[in-house]
Amino acid sequence: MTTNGNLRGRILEQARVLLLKEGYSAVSMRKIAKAVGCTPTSIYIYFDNKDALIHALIEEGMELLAVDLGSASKLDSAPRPRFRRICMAFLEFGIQNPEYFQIMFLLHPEKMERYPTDKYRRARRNLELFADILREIRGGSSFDTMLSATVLWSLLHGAISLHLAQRLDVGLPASTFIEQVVEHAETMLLSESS
Amino acid sequence: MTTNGNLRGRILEQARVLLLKEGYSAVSMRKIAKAVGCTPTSIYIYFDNKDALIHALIEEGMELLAVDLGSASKLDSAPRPRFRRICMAFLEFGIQNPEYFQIMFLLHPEKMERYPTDKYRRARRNLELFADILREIRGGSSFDTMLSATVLWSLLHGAISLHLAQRLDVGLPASTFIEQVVEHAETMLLSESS
Amino acid sequence: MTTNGNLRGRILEQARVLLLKEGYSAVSMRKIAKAVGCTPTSIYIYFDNKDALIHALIEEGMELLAVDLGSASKLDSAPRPRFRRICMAFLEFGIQNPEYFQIMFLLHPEKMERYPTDKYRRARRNLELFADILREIRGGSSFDTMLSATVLWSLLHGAISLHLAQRLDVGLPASTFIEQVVEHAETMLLSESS
Amino acid sequence: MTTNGNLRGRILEQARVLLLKEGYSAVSMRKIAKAVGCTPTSIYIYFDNKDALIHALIEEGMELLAVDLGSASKLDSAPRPRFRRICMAFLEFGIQNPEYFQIMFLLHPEKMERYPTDKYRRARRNLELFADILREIRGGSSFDTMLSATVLWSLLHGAISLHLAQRLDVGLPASTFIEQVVEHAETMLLSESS
DNA sequence: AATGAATGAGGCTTCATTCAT
DNA sequence: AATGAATGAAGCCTCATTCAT
Repeated sequence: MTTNGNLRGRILEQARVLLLKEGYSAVSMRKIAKAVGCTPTSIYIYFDNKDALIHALIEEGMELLAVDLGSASKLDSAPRPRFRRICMAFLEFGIQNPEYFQIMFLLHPEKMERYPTDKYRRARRNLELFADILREIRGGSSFDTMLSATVLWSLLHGAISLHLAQRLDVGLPASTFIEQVVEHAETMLLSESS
Repeated sequence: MTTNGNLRGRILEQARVLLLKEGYSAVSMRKIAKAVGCTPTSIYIYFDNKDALIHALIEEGMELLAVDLGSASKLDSAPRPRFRRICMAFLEFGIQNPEYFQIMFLLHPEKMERYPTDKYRRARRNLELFADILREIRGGSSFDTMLSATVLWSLLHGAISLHLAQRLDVGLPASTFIEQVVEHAETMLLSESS
Repeated sequence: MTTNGNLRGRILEQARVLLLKEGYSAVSMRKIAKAVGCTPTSIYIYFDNKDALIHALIEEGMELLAVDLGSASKLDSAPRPRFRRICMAFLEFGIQNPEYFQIMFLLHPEKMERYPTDKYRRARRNLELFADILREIRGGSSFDTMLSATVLWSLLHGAISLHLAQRLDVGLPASTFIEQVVEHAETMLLSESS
Repeated sequence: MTTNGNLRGRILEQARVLLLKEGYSAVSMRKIAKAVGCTPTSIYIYFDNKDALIHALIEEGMELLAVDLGSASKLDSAPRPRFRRICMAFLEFGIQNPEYFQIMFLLHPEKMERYPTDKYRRARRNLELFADILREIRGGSSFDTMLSATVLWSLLHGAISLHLAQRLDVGLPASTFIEQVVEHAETMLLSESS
């Protein structure tokens, strides 16, 4: 099922697997080709160059994240539980898809020079998602809301990064950590004193 | 002034410059040598290998950060202002020293395999710094304190990362962002409802 | 004729030439490439690494030797002349194919670490060839036969080595030397007093 | 006792140790210097270049071998036991001093291009030693004697080479092998039928 | 739609050696 | 008598990419 049919899909798949197993800098056209079972040249039929391939992977990740966040935001109609759900969905996406998270958010812009920055606008829409829900709950100016959303975005982003870089306390279970992050996020943004 | 005597220093300096300009994966012995104006071989007089060079850079960064945090924590005796100061010092360190921040906190462990993990303990001591001050202000169990410190650590880390990756709103001035992050950190950790 | 199509063959050929002209330690991927007229990278299309290339050369040599010994052993049905013929065939192989002899028998195992020792079993089968014929002529225990074969093997091996290292008397023609070695071998192993 | 005083001696010593431990191709000026505890530059005070160092090592080996063979030839006055003793002495020298044997007899002349071949005459004197004793026992023409000595030389040389290259049957104890070689040498050269 | 052959640039690292001090 | 600093050449190997088929 996975090995037949479209080569393009298999290339992306194996690139992702390699990314996960060996890290970004170990991902090469040759290795992908070997994993897929084709020649490096064949990859160029479907992708202009390596950056294009990575970019396609990023788009895949964006799609996935959008789906995750979308379904999370539909589960609860009450805003506060929805807030929690969305935060958790984002954290879980990062922790469960480290390879996507890495290329989507940790890769330096230097790598992506050849691609239009407008592709990243999509990523910013996630920010608006957070802003929307904050506005719904807290009200307040659009500027304040965006600022808070950005801070929330930072917290979630940092939590995932540290987890993935294995720089967190080894004894701390991921699930506990996630819960705590969401808990603190709520305090930070939805407490009365703010 | 920069081209005199001390080759070792110039190597580190140019490595840092390259890191900043082109990102980690573009930092190579050859490029450093070219930037410094010596042969790649000469680098090996001062560093056993590339990892040793990077590691020296990391240690430099650790030193710098320790100094910054140290002096920040001495400025105020009252815990809450001290809390703010330390958070700001960390954020400013990351924003003003992006190269150091990258290799210290964003580099994947895969790169550093050849070096003992105990070197990273020093980095974790920063975490304890945050924990100490939280304990002083809020009291509470050691476990809760560490959890909160880790979440704070995530927030600060994420804020810097996003800023450095230029993924934040372009119109937002760094200083405003920093202030907001600290503000939210305080709310998150030092509000009554927590 | 030598520069056509088959690059793999030309690589092996030039590697052999270099080996002969400059000795093993002077054989490098770069030099081979230069001699062949291609880039070092191209060599890696046909051989995984340098050891694989050397190993291919060894196998070529094994093949050649096997053919030589095989046809020598078929020329005479009487055991004693066959004994002489095989000895001579081995000596001549070594003297006429110094490059092969060097990598097959003089190269230290350190060089070949990456390859399984079972590849060397093939070389030891030559020993059995000698043992077989000794058994046929002299009878005796299997152990004694193997011992004697090993000593014979030493003699032939040493004769070739010294000849190749140009440590023999310059005035001594190779053919005379070879004959004498075989003569002595016969005395050593097939005389009555033994 | 070994670390004080003459640096020259310590250099040779450590070069020999390295040769034994890691093989010829791993012996470099840098490694020798590190083992000795001096700088690579210092080596050049005592030796013009690497080849000169190796050559000095070869001379050391020659000396040692000469002493071994000399004392062996003095132990027995009767020629046949003396013959055996000398053969054994040579075999034992090679097996007990693999590093010397390698550079003395296995190193290719290419390595030694820069040195006068007359240095090798000394090595040939060993051949005369064998010739002398053969003449004493068997009589015969000078030419025949030299031929036989050369063949004997081949046998002994080959036996050591194969042993050092670990190409002999693993189950065969060195002492048994040595005895057998000498036994066969005697048969080869001193039997009636010859 | 895919391959086989090839390349130029560059990766890290080690070599023997020299020169000023 | 010895060193510290430096070099140019070369070691093996991998990279993304191209071009003819």
